[in-house]
Amino acid sequence: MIAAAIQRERSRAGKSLSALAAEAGIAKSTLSQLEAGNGNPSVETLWALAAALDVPLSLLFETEAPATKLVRAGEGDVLESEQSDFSAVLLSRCPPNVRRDVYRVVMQPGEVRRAQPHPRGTVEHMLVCAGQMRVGPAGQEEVLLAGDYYSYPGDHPHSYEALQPDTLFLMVMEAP
Amino acid sequence: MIAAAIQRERSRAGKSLSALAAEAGIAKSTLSQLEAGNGNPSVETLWALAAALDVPLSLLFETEAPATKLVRAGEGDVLESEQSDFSAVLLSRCPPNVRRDVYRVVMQPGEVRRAQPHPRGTVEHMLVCAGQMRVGPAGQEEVLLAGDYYSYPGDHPHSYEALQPDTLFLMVMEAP
DNA sequence: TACGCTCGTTCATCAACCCGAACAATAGTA
DNA sequence: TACTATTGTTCGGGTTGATGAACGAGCGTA
Repeated sequence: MIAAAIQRERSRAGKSLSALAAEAGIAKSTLSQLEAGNGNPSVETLWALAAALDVPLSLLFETEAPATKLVRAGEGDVLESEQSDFSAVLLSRCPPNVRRDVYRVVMQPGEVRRAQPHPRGTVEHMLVCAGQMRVGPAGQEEVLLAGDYYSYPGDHPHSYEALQPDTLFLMVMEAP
Repeated sequence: MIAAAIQRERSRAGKSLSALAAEAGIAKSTLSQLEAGNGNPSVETLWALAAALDVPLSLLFETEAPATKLVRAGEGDVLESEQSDFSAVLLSRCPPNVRRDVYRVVMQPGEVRRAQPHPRGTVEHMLVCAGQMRVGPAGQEEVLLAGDYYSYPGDHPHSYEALQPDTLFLMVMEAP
């Protein structure tokens, strides 16, 4: 569990095992064994790693089942409205001080598109307009039909895959 | 630093060193040395401690000089007012989803009243109306005169002591 | 006073973490 | 091909954390 956390943070930082070990001032053999899951590191070692990775120490303990949110078509809290023929569902409140870029994407079935992790704190919002797709962070992919909404952290490895021709979806990339 | 955190949490839990070591399944000698600041514990040891203390592991890394706030009579930001003979000082903004119980207390000099720690997240607000008192978390007691305001975490050991007869104060107990 | 219990500390012994060096694998370059 | 520079792995050995027993101190009771 802690092994996975170290690997995760190291790969996100884009550093090699040797480089990280050097920066942290620990032997690369130590780091190798830690990432292999063998061993029970001391606090000092973890401190050095966290410092070199520039992350809070507590992050190395998080199992981090990343926070995803799935709202199926027709689900979700409907916002009240004065007008009768108007219906809105709040999918995600916008946190302050974030930038949200919107993309309109058409995708064809075929190969699975794997995305490199984006910078820390990035969140992706997917809203399928037409077709069908499979998307999500590694191990938490979901099959979305038209109208479904799915948001997940973009700073983890994730993948897109269209399951029907001309699958159309909206992607909102949220950056801190 | 980590030594202080362990001691802090242990005293909060009201457990003895021996008892905690037994519950955590570690030797009490180990715990003794850790609290003495000697040594560099392994993750496994800390995990056992955190589990026995029933706190998240990350809490054992926080320096946590508990957040206290002292506003002397006449100090503090005065809120603007339309009316001339009106003055208000914002002592503490109310966080959302908390309950604030208000107590009016009269106290006589004499013995020091030591309070058992309240549940985690509790905050106490003291506002002296008349008299003089000494109050605060252990090691951070302050002498308050009439009009002084002092807030501090209530989930740590703390004490009250009146320094003048008929000391009157307002206490707001804030619970999450 | 003597006994029993719990408190927290100190001391040798064992296990383990951490280290450094040597190792195979891969990639880029002359 | 050979040389060089990376990658991450595996292997002894020294340092250190974790252990359990023994210790003195404090408290309540017979």
